[in-house]
Amino acid sequence: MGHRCCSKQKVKRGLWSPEEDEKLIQYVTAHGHGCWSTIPKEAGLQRCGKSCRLRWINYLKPDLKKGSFSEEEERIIIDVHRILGNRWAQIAKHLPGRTDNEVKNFWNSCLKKKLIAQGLDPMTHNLIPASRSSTGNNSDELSQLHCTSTTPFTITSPIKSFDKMKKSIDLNPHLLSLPHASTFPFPEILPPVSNFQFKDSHELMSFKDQNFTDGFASLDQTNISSTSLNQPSFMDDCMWDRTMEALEALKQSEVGHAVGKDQMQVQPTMCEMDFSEANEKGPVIMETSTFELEMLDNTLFPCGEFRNGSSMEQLQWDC
DNA sequence: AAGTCGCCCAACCGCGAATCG
DNA sequence: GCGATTCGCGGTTGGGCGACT
Repeated sequence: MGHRCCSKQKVKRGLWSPEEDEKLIQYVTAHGHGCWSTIPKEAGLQRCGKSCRLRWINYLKPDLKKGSFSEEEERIIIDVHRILGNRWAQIAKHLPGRTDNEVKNFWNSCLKKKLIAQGLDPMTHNLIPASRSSTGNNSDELSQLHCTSTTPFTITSPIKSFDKMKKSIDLNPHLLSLPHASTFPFPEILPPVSNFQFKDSHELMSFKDQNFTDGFASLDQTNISSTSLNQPSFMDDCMWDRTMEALEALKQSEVGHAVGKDQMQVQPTMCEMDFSEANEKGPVIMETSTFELEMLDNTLFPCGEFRNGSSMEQLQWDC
């Protein structure tokens, strides 16, 4: 079965010859790629436009970076994948000279296995329960990640209208192998954690522009777990345009006194935080098993690491 | 040396979105 | 507004190649 776009044509398939490459390079260099569907004919190629486009984008474009991925690139891929999931094209935009196909292949052939070897689910970046772990002998690594439980850290909103949705965020406590913010690919954006808001429709929560790093310096790692990311259009539904002081309340109440990287164990299986002071919308109930402050760091800001309020948009729309 | 296996990656496939007429 | 076409993306496939037996 050929491409629909070229099913009527007789087109060559398979690997490109150097001659074909040369033809395509010469044509695109001279004329640009106005309309891919006409390029094969005009360039004298027995290929479909789609194939030409792919060949150009993935292999012939002059600014492509060749060679293996650096550690920095590796970190960026993991970080952005944690936030965006399998949005290879968007991930690739954070790696100049790399293509989505290249990133995807690198992920599937290399990074995926690396994460699995670390006991992490490559899709969710969550810890794989020991029984499911492919290696089965990484208990040391796991303990280093102080992962005492894989129970998702969940926030459910008490807002009445929001109750109906009963949307919850599964938060990933197991991201400690992830790089510190200083190595994060978007150093300009760290968590705007002071203002976030539960919303009563599609939006899960939002953050508003306000730096929060002074008093909550450990809030430098974040995650969207698969559950949240896999919610239909979660990222699209996440709006970042309203304000609320809930996190400020959080800072000042339960954990605010223990900021930093201190390993504060919070044992209760349910902690209830009243955000009403901030927004008069009632308490936020957090069901959890055991979590740590650092995990909290990872989890409360599920749309990534952002320093200013527009950063979510920045990340998402930079992509 | 020959056969098998597993990995990597270029290319293909199919779908949804965007654009065009 | 609608169907056709084109584009762009993510998932999948399969050929090439090195490692291993």
